[in-house]
Amino acid sequence: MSATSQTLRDEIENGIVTGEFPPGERLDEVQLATRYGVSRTPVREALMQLGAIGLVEMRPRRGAVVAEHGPERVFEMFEVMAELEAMAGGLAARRHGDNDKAAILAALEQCQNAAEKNDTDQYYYENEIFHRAIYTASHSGFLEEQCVSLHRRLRPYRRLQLRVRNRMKVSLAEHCEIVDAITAGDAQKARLLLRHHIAVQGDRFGDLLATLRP
Amino acid sequence: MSATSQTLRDEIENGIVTGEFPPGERLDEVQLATRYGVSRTPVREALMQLGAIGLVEMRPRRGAVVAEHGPERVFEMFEVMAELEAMAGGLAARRHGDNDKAAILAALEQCQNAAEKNDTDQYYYENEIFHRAIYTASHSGFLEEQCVSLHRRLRPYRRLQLRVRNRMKVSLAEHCEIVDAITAGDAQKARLLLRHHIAVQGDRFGDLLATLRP
DNA sequence: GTCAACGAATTTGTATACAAGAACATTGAA
DNA sequence: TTCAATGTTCTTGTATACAAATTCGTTGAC
Repeated sequence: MSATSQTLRDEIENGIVTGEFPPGERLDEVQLATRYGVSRTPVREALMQLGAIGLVEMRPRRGAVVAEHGPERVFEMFEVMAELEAMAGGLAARRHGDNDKAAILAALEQCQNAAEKNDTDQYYYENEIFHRAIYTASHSGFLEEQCVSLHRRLRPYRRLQLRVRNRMKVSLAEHCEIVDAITAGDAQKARLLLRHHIAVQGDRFGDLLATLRP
Repeated sequence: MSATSQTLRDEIENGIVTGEFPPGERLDEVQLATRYGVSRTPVREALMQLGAIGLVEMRPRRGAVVAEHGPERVFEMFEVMAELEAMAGGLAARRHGDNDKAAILAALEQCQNAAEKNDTDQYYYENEIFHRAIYTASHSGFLEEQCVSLHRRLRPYRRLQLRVRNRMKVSLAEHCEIVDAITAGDAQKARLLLRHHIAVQGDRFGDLLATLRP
């Protein structure tokens, strides 16, 4: 694995999570190779890695396609994400230090700024930083890795989520409550709030389905 | 990815989780290639995949080594595993059908048989089947995948766990309680029991440390 | 007109060749 | 004796070549 292979992996992964390569799209080896100006070998190695983490589906002798999950599967992924986030929040409530608290509060403030400007893209970006700050505050490196990884994997399915009416305001209000619970050291409350914050339920299930049926 | 590459990936992964390739061991490409009678290309592809899921560490230009985690990291992995198992158990309590229940009871019985024969290896094997039955009963395909994957990853660190005094009997007793909670539909209780069943705590933390310091 | 079968062309999987960087040993000086 | 420098060797990373399989198009029969 050299810089090329690693870079390629990131490039393709980025293309997937940003929607440039939508779910179901075929990833042609020679096409990618010419596009990035390399041979097929590093492209294949990059695809193998993405296949191992579930971002692309490798069909033997039939090429790679961007992983395409059905609604139930995506729902299940959000379920697990909610649980991992809840765990991170609970640990953060008990373990966070001054630096962690400062990072979380700063991220919350940036979320507030974006919400006031009604800038959905900016909020989306700051939201990610906010959640990562909580992962870090959990002081569990492995949990942080798992959360970041799953978060990335869910990005293609969450991109449109925030565009639904009032979602940004509701999300921000929930963020405030979560921060209160964490800084107060209330692990149980932080868990419940985060699980609810992430979980796909009620109306949002319909929203999710809508994003999956283009 | 052909049969060779896929097989190779499984072979090496198996070698890692069975301890044939212990943590920290260098995985030489040509050595593996000659051993399995193939060229370096499929070996590299297999290693890439194992690197992507964290079983081996890929150091650029310096080869691959079996991932070697420090005690804290392993502890964190068990923490996450406990949470995922708890989640699976909770879902299983609410969602299990007749087939699921039968599979869990059958697995429990096999655990009992192994325990009566004092057969640690057999118990280790049946224990895995028991836990997988719970994953399946959660009726969340994604959660099941995550649990199986993390379970495999922890195998090298759990192999010796069951050998400590009385661990098998305690484990079996916990299994019985867990089954009671699941079949009774008591999700909350199943969660608590499973979290405790998996979590590394008290004396077992010392046991874990012991297995990590050879 | 539809479907099946056969053949060409594209594409994947593996091996090999080559280039570049890292590990290692040998030699020399302090 | 120890340490540093340099050259050799070994290993990794990438490209290319070739083999095998799948896909697609064409042709033919019903």
